[in-house]
Amino acid sequence: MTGLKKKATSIDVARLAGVSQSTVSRTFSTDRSKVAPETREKVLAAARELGYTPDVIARSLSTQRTNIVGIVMADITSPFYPYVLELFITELQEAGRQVLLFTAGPHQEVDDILSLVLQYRVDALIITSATLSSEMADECAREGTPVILFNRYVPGAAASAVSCDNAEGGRLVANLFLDADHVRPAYIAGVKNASTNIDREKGFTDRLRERGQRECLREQGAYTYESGYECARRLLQRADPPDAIFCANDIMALGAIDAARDLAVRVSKELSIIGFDDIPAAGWSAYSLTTIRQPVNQMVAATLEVLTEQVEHPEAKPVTKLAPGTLIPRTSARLPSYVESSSQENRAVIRTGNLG
Amino acid sequence: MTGLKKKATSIDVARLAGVSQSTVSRTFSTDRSKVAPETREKVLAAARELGYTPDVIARSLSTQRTNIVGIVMADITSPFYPYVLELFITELQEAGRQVLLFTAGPHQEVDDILSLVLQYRVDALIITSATLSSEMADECAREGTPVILFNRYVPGAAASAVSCDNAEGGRLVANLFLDADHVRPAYIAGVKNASTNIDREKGFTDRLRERGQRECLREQGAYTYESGYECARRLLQRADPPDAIFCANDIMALGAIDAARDLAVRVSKELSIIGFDDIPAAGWSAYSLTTIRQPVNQMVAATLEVLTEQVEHPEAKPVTKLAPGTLIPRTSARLPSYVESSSQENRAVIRTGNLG
DNA sequence: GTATACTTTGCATACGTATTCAGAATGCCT
DNA sequence: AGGCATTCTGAATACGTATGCAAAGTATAC
Repeated sequence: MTGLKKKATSIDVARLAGVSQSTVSRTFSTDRSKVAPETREKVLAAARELGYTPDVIARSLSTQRTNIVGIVMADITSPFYPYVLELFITELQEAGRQVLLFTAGPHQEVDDILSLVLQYRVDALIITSATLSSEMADECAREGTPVILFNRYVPGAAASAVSCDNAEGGRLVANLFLDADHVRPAYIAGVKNASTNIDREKGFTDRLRERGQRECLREQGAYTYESGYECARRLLQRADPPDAIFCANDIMALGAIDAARDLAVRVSKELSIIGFDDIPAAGWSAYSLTTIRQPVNQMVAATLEVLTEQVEHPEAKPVTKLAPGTLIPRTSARLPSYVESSSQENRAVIRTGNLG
Repeated sequence: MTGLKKKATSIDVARLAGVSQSTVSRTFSTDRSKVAPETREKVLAAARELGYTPDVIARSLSTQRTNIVGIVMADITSPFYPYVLELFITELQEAGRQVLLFTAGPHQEVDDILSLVLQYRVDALIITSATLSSEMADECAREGTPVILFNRYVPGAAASAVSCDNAEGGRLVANLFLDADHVRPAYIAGVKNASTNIDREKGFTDRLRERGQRECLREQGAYTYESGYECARRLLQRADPPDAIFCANDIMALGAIDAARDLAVRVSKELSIIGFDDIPAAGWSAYSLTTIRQPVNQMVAATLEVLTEQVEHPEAKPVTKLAPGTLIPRTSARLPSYVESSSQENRAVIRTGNLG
């Protein structure tokens, strides 16, 4: 009820408690070892009376640490990312860090955003679904701001990266298609330069070729429902339509399923569709999409581990981690018989190494 | 390529340019009127050479304005909110403000988060989908931090609010159902205390009663797909199932459609379903959900107007604004014949007034 | 009783910028 | 030439906290 305009400062508290400002500061510091219990009580009482709260801005200026992590996210609305974002925020908040969120619109390169972010002296930077020039990554490294790419990587850059093993996921899908005797596979691609898309496609087509499948249809999508729908429609209206489609993400796969339905192509019987991500809608009864689940929890946890490590040891070398995807068998694809039996919990084990 | 460890400060720039620190500061201030063009050039050149960027933290400490807006969001993953969030971020970023994002988990009340937010001295606070005690709102008001509730309101509190006209939306749906000769309406409710849910239900059932419909079935949902599915299943398995269901939001409506399909109830022929929000999935061909669209763009724009106003004039009284929803007719509901014809652009006109 | 170590506190200063005030320089008018 | 207004710059200080250093006080050991 001390409802006055100005916020109380540590000096006000000091005066009321009859101690020095330093003592007040120490009382609210994390290493509270250096203040006598009784003094501590006096200070806390005074603080309570004045409604005092340490000013984070001033603290940041003094300590050169903001406890703020920047997150740059390009397509928040793509159904996979809200989950990632919520996880990040929840975990970071729990660890006493806050999140400054930036978005890189289609007309706005990440590099432009970056200078903005750096002005805020964030302790670290997480970049998801947006490319970053390696010069900028180096720039961050020079300024001492650790950068962690989430599901992206920039080959030569001085940035850590945590990613799903997209190439392995692609190979897995290729194996599943061939083992279940599909003869005419197709790939609906995501955004062109996205490393997720490149890796998933490469894993998929490489494995197909390794196993003697000479041809693979392809349509260029854009990670959206509409693009998935259109690409699938084009594929299915060919004289020689595919009998299996691997979509670079779930949302395009949902579009593909709807396209098939609208063209009276029976999904699973005549056409197998497999997606990537395992977004909630994949499990809805209208779709029942077979997909490769990204181990979001592990990926986020790994990202935060790397983050903590890099913040505490700014000199440390960049690190990369890969987490394996898991097949979630549903009904949108005909699967080889061995899938049912091998329902062992496919524990995600994070692999550390080089993504290049 | 002046790649050294420490960031350059205004003092470094001043020294190199042969001017005082004040001049450097003024060069980078927004009211740049007070520095001679040639001096300005010298300073900018020096700054460029050193890679200098003003330190936002220090600036904030000095000006007592952070240019940061806090956003508290409880369920980022609920499909409607990522769009809201992206819009907010994009627009705020464009206006030179940054967004500090907080989430209020189920075990964490907004009030707890709030003290955290306030420590960061955000210029303003936007709260979506989370309730806030009126004491806390008053606390913010006292500290001079404007609070704007998005699609929520707290009756007696000192906080502004921008919301969709949820009650009117409910009334609209009631009219549509009755005008198309439905005789057994039902409501699937959202989260219990959410003002969106309360208003939509009240508008809906009040209007039904006004027009002589004495009974309305009801199931308690939770704004999730699963709850929509389960509630619809319970309704449809009754001896006296409804012939029209109004779902408090789209995601539950999608669940309801899938439940109907799984029970071989033909949506639109035997059962009309209307949702609220108009999320992208509502337009997918698997659902084609008739729904009330929230005018997100206008709501966000209105919120930012209020925000700017309140930041510039901290003494101003709290304001509330209401934006009308628009019917998006698709195929999940039998509609009265007048709907087709009246396809005039239903321009959203924001109403200012009292929500209480 | 003195020497030593340890705990607790206060003083002074640093963090990087914005801003007030006063002084210097310039131009204009009579 | 002198008076006055105008434009530009620099010195000094404020913003609120953290922390190194030294001093004061307390406990321990001999």
